[in-house]
Amino acid sequence: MKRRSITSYDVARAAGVSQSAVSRAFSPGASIADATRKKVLRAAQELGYQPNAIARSMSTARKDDHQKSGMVGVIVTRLEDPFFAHTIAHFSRNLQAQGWHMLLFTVDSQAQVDDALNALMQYQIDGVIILSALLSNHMTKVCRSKGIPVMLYNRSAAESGVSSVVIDNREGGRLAADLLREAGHDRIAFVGADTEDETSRERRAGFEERLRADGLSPVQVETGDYTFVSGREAGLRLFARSERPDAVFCASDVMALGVLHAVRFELGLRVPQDLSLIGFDDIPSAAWPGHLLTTIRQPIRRMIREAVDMLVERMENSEAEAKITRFPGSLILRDTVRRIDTGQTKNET
Amino acid sequence: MKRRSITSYDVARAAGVSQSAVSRAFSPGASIADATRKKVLRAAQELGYQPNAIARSMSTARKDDHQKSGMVGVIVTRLEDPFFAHTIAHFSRNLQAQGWHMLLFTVDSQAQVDDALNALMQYQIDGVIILSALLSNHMTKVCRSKGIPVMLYNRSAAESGVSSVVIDNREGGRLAADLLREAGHDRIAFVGADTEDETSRERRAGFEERLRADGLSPVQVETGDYTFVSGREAGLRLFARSERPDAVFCASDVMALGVLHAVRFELGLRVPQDLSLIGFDDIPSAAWPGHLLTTIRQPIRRMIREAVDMLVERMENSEAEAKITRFPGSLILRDTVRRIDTGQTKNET
DNA sequence: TTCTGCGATGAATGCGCATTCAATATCATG
DNA sequence: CATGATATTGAATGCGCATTCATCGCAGAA
Repeated sequence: MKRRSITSYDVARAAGVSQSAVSRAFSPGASIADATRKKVLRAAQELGYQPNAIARSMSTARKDDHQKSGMVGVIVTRLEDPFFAHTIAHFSRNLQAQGWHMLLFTVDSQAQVDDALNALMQYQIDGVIILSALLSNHMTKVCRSKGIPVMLYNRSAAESGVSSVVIDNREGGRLAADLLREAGHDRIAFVGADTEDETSRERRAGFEERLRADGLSPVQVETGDYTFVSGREAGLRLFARSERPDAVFCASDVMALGVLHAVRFELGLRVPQDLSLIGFDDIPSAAWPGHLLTTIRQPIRRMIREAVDMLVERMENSEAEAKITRFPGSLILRDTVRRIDTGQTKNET
Repeated sequence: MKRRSITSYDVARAAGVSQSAVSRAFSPGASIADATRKKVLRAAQELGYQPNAIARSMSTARKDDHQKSGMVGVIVTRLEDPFFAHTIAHFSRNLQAQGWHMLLFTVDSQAQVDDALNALMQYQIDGVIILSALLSNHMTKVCRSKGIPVMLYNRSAAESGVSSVVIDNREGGRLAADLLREAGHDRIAFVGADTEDETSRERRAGFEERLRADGLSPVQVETGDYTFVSGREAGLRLFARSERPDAVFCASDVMALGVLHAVRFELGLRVPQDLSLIGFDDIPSAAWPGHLLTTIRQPIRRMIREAVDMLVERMENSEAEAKITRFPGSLILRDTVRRIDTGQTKNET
């Protein structure tokens, strides 16, 4: 099948102008007479011509330091997680709104991030967003040397050339502990992830910090992997042991829901009467009538808008500085944490 | 900053060979001596050279009908929906496994699909996957004329050049009706989507067909938009009217969970004692201990593998035919549909 | 030894476009 | 009407690579 695609030359011929004119007709701000542009656009319309973005990025290659492909690489782990799906959805819309395209790569582990980035770089991406993962020192250098701005979302990095947008995990942990302490709990458990995981580590750190202020420490610590299933199992383990907690703080809503379903529907415990439960993220299902999970909300819309804006700024202006932006989380009071009767409060500890 | 990137010429110079040799070193199957290839690869390694995929696709432009960019465009609506998130995650992994890259585009409505596809086509994608949306006749033609294979997932289309992978929605609806009838229900409601929506229409069609066989029809029909919130509201409306159903079939699990939470936690009804409920999809949260939603499962892993394989086949071999593949759904019995005591069954109606 | 054939190699070319540079057209001003 | 200034235009060029074409060299055949 001979189906050579329509090029600017075809349009030029049809419109009776030069190829340059066609190119200019499609370049905002180019020096071209209105009449000519119209003529070209009409011809293009008729032929069904669309500029070839690939060729376009080839020819702009010389422009400055590196070519602009108009594509942003996004590397994500655990896309199946509702929290990430939401995040990606927002990233996608925000990038699109500014005319950028998203080249998506899914990885299973931190170890694959470098490979993914390598693959993406072959496509001359103009920037990269990495969700909940870090970049090796080596790749950080490579990106810097190629002038590719990196945006870490949900992870902080102090390296130069690497921006990040994160929630204040430590403060979030503190808020959670605060609430549980106010409600009078003193046998509090924590369900987090692997100690490798920065997010969980920080949330736990803030949490324990606050407990320590009252001379306490978690009565139990369980480890999950941010999935519902792991949360459920953690919940089951928590209450299989003798030292049962009277409150549980989970490093994510998904895990908190796992705990909630386990204790309420499998163990028959009452929440919040038998135990209080607090999560982190405020995913949509936390607000479902049967859950009403008390949690720490991440302002993800704002966070993502900020992340995209920062990245775009750096892609468009290579002088722009990389920086870390930390957002505060906020406590969302729902029904899984025991309420203290006002009046005779504040005399717990 | 002068940071011209490393090109094949740089590597050629370093390795003491011609640029052609470098190109060949990176092209599997090219005619090149082993020693030369090794020499080139070593030099490339040292310089940190990676072939430029963009330039690569430029130069292969002449090869046959159109250039191979190695990218597949994916257009998705409602990425925030857990069902879609899962789907995208699988697509991403499957495509990657075969060496393809995913250029993701999120749209809000059917109307934006054409624009999205146009944008994607500028990137010379080799194929396109459209989730839960259709393609206009115009764009169908455009894709055919450019030789871009189209894969519709979750929508069927008979157009030539357009493949699709779908679940057998009609049969699924029938299965659901079957089960509810066997359980002795006769005041059955349906919660679906807009009549524009093929999926919901088909599920409903199969469902009603089965009811008609028993001389019945839905006592109520509610419309949602596949979100939890819309399901919840539909549930509330269903039971606000006098003709209360004794069973509800929802066109999706997410909506079914909306109904479940509404009736169980807001209206205080018992499921399945006061009403039976059945969903469609079998999303992970349908299996949570507090839900145990009876549903029709879609074999999404298999479906997606098939979709990717079919598309890849068509991208690699332009002779390959487009076709529609329909997968059967299967009934997953959990706890939201009343069980019939065996023995004195079958005498319901 | 000479000839044939094939694997390996490099020079040259073009993919489709944006951009530079030089040439021309148009305009306002004196 | 002349003149410089400005707005348009087209020809030519190169982005980085794969591929074609013409050589070259070498191994095995005669």
